[in-house]
Amino acid sequence: MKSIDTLLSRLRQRGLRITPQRRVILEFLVNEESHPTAEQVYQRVSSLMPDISRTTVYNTLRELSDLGELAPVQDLSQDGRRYDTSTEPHHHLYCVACHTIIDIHRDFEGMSLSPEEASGYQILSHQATFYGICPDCQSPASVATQAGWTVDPDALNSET
Amino acid sequence: MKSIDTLLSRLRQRGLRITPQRRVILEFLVNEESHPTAEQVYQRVSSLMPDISRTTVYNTLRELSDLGELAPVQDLSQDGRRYDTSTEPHHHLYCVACHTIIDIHRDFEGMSLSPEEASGYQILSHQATFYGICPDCQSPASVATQAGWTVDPDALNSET
DNA sequence: AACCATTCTGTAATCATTATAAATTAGGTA
DNA sequence: TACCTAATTTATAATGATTACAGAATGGTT
Repeated sequence: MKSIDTLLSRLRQRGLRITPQRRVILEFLVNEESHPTAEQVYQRVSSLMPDISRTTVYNTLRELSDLGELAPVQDLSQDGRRYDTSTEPHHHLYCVACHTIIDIHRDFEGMSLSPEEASGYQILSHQATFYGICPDCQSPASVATQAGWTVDPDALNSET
Repeated sequence: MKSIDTLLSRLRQRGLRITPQRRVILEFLVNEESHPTAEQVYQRVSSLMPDISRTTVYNTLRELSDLGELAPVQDLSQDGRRYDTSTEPHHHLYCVACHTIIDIHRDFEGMSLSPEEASGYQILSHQATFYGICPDCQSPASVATQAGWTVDPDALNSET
C-alpha cells in the first residue's frame, strides 16, 4: 500500500474528506499484510477509536476499493457458493460479467512454489483462475455491466 | 460426475436413503457443468418437483460435498470478504486450517491459456492459489481443526 | 402391514453486508 | 472566527445466503 501521506492526498484529489475515522483506518491498513475482513479491521480500529461504527469501516473499505487503493480478495462466489460437479483437481476460467465458469482440465508446468516461497507451508493443492469476458458478454450492450473491471473498448466488437 | 447408478449405490453404501428429492437433484447434477449455486439448483429442480424445499436442496448439496461427489468452488472468503493491501497482480498461499493468506509476488511462466482453451474469452488477468497448512497449524493439536482436508498424519510432526 | 431412524419441510435464526435517514462534521467562505 | 453546506458518520433496519430446529412424512427393513 502507499504511504499515509500519499493516500490522504489521493482522497483529497478525489474530493473525499479526511476524517479521523478514515485516518485511523488507513493507519491500520498501511502496514497490514494479513488480508483482514471488515470485521477484523473493525476490531483492531475499535481499540484505537472505540466509538467508530462498523458501518463506517465497511463503507471506508468499499470506498478504498473503488479508488483502487485496496483490493477485495477475488472469489467466484458473488451470488453464493458455487458447486462443481468435477471433483478432480482442475482450473477455472471465469467471466467477470456474467459469472460463467468453465473448467480447464490440464496441468500448468512450473506452477509450484520453491521451499522459500512456501515459507513452511505444507502444500496440499493449487488452482489457477483466469478472469476474462466470455464471448456473449463482449458485445457493447454488455460492457456497461462489467463495473470494476477495466476493459479496452477497442478490443471489443463495436457495430452500434 | 459419476453416473446416476453409481451415485445411487454410493449413497446406499454410506447408509443414506434414496429419496425422490435426492434422485431428482442428482439427475439434474449429473450432466451439469455450469457450477450452479444452491438457489440455481433449487430453481431447476423445482420445475420438475414443485414442492421440494429449498432446505432439502441445501442439505443435499452439503451431503454430496461431504461424500466427495461434489465440490464447492473454493474461495478464500470463508469468514467474509478479505481485503488485500497489495493492489498489484499477485498470487496467494492460503492456510486451509487458520485461513492465513500470504502473498506470492512473482510470475509463473506457462500459466496462460491457448486460444482453444480460452474458448473465446477475452482474458483480463489470472491468479494462482496454493492451498496448504501453515507452520503454526502443522502441530498435532491443530490437525483436528482441518476438517474437509485430507492430510497424511505421517507428514506432520508427532511428538505426543 | 408395521416400525422407526432418516429425511423432508417450513419457519426462525444467524452472519456478512448494504440501505436508509437523521445527526454530525470537514473544509471552504465571508 | 463563525458560518454554511455537502459529505460523512451513525444506529437501525433490510437483505441475501445459509444453517438450526422441530415436527410431519417416509424409505427400507422385518
